[in-house]
Amino acid sequence: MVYDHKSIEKKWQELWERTSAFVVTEDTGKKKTYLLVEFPYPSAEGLHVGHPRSYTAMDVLARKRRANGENVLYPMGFDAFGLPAENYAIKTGQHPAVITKQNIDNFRRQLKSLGYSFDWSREVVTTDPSYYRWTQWIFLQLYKHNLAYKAKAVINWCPSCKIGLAHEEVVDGKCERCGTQVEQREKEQWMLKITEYADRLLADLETVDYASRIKTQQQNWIGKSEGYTVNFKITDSELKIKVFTTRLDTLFGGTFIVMAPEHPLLENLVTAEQKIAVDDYIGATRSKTELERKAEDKDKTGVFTGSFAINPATNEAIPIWIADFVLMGYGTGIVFADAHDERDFMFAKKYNIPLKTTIKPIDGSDDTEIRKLEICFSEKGVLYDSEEFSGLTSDEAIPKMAKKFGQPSVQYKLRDWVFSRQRYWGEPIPMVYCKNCAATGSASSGWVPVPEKDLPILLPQVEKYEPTDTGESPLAAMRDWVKTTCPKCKGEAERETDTMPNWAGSSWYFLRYCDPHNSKQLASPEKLKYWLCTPNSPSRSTKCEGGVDWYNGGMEHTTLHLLYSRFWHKFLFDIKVVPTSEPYAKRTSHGMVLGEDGQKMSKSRGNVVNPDDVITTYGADTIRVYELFIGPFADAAPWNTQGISGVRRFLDRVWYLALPYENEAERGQTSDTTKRHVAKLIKKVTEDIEAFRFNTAIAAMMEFVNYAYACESAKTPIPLEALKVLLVVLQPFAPHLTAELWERVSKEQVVVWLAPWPRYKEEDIVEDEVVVAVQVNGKLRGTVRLSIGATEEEYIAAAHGNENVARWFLGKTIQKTIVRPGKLVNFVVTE
RNA sequence: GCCGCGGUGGCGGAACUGGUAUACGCGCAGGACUCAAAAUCCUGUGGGGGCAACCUCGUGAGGGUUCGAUUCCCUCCCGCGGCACCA
Repeated sequence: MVYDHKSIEKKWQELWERTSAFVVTEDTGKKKTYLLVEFPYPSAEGLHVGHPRSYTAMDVLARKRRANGENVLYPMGFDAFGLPAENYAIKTGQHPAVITKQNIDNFRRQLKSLGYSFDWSREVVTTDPSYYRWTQWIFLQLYKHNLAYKAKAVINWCPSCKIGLAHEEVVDGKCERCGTQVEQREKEQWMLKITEYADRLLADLETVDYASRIKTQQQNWIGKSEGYTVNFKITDSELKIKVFTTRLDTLFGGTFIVMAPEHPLLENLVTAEQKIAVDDYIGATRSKTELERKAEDKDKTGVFTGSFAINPATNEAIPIWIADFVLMGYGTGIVFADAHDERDFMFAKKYNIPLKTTIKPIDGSDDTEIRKLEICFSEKGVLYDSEEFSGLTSDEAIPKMAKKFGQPSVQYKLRDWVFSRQRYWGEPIPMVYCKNCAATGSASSGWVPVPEKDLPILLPQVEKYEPTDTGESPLAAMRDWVKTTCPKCKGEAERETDTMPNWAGSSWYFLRYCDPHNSKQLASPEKLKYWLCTPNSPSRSTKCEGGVDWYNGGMEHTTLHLLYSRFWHKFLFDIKVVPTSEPYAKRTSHGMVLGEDGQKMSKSRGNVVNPDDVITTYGADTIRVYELFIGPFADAAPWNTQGISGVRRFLDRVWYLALPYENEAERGQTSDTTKRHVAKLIKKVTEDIEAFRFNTAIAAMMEFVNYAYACESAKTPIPLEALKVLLVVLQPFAPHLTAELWERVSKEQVVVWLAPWPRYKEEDIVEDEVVVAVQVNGKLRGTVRLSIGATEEEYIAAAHGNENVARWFLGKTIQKTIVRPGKLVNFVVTE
């Protein structure tokens, strides 16, 4: 009887569907576990073979934890707002909602064909009005708490997508999505004050269990820097300027000031005779792209303002320059410059600005080249020519100088989140602009939030989805929709026509899974508490005491989705909507599945593998096991067709091994060796699943099957009990195959996915005899068998008894003997 | 430039707190079955030497610590990922 994966998989998938096998409720009698994978964007191409890697891994954990008696929530949904559906709509004239529905149906079919134990009754779709109603509601709360504001800002504009991008969506000066070089445009945008949460987003990384590379990336992105601000007076003026520095110790060497070309104070500082030169320079800077500005690493440009400032340390007048290497968006947009910074040094050399060194190396090494200004010394060291601070080290001097010259200041690289998108297929931003209220001052900005009872603001049906070059959303053309009454003064008002970025819906979807059909709230506090809070932990402490238990997703979302959703969650915690301060207690990332050629899969390379084809040929269980066996979970791995047939061979061997005997009495009895193999199998698979080491868990199962086959050929087949253990531990990986075999051989009422996870005794693993390595001078010269309780003397005697070992003693003296029980004996010999 | 991760057979990769390097899988070679092939099963498989027992070299390179190093330390080379004119 052959292993017919098609009929077996169909049979069990239908049963799971019919019986709602994996639907969960809030059962307080059980330990809860909330496992989460990033929900997919339902593209027209269908599932990528990369998706099953993450989903299967978490499904294995979910099935294992369930077998272990835990109440497991493992939900799935779709993140369906976004550009591809809209672009496809433009091309075909179909409504994005129609396209999205088709794609979701296809994705759902594919996911079900892989046998995942998702609770499908909790499916959420971000484009569903009953869902985005709450996305809009969260926006209103952010607005109420002054965390959403509209401001004119220079933003990154993608001329191809015709959309403004968040800082996080620009990679190497290019659009993250399409790779087109971005332009700088000034535009009114809704912004979210994520910077207000910078410190907590950074500090609370200590309270969560994230893979270290994820933490590091978030830390880098937030980019906290502790330093000081220093005030400089302007000569012949009442004006003062403020600079930020982390190197206050170099203040005595500060011989000029540099300001960002965009700095608003410039108009007060540029002298009449310098005005033309400055205007030229600023004009030239504006025409450069961000990429061009960055590329000028070696060739810094700038212009003198004509004004001078007083260095508070030396009381000397120092020139104020403008240069585009100083960024308006960081610090105060002004720096003081000195000989101990590479950029300042280069800039001063180019424009013949005087420099002065005030720091020498701490180790006292020769500093003539530094003093002669031939090279730049930018490290910390020992101060000189710095009045009472001379002789101090940089670290000693900084706090002392701060008392006299500066105020402590913390700066972040993180910038506020640009939240407006000029496209159709996104959540409408629930705000209206009222001229009347702006004039009367009842809403000074003119922006009035839509009342919560009016949510959701539905996307209107439009004729055309085309984005515009002017940066206006297609919604702006829908005059009937745009025209509305002001909720405040009931006068004429206009709706906001920009929509939210696709990161909005995914920032909180895991909360909705807890209570997906709630029409009164985003989710009920009781349900959120059940699924998010670790039992028995004090609630509402500042430390994270819960969240999703384990969240797996792509590395590419570390500075986007992960940071955004932590921000929203912390806000929702502050307004007492959610019970934990962090959304995810644990976060891991999977490695990419590459094409057979080791390259990223892409249509243009022609190396794309379609999961449907693999399922048809080899079966869902085979692709599940293969994707986890392919290599360490966190590493990228190339697809390999021969590797997949190896996995299929393994499952075939399980199939033939576990088919029922005509006469079950012919099976063997449990030997100590079998007992040991079974115990080792349970231990290895149990531990490896929890550590996401699936490749070695599968290897252990293969070894067990090889052992079972060896027993068969020796005419002592392993007993049914051992076989059943194999089926239970293999169940999370190959749920269909094991369900079928279990039904045929187990003689039990309970189905395999409800069978309890097996336990083992540590003593069953220990062998009576151990093989001990015998080394001479650290080199292996033989092995001996010893009983487990052997004394040290017996170890040495046995080692001496080995013929090959004895040969190495001829003409030598044993200086030392090292015995490691159960491991080895090592003789140290000399001539 | 800075930060992080990694470099092990022909290939994907194993190796616990330093203790028999190369588990498991792929590939390859030989054998069984077959008219033959495929599938399946069995055996072998790091390099060099030897009829063999064994010997020797071997985890990117070089050095160090240790009875013993893929594992710890130093220097360097290469690859991957992130950040990057951040004052």
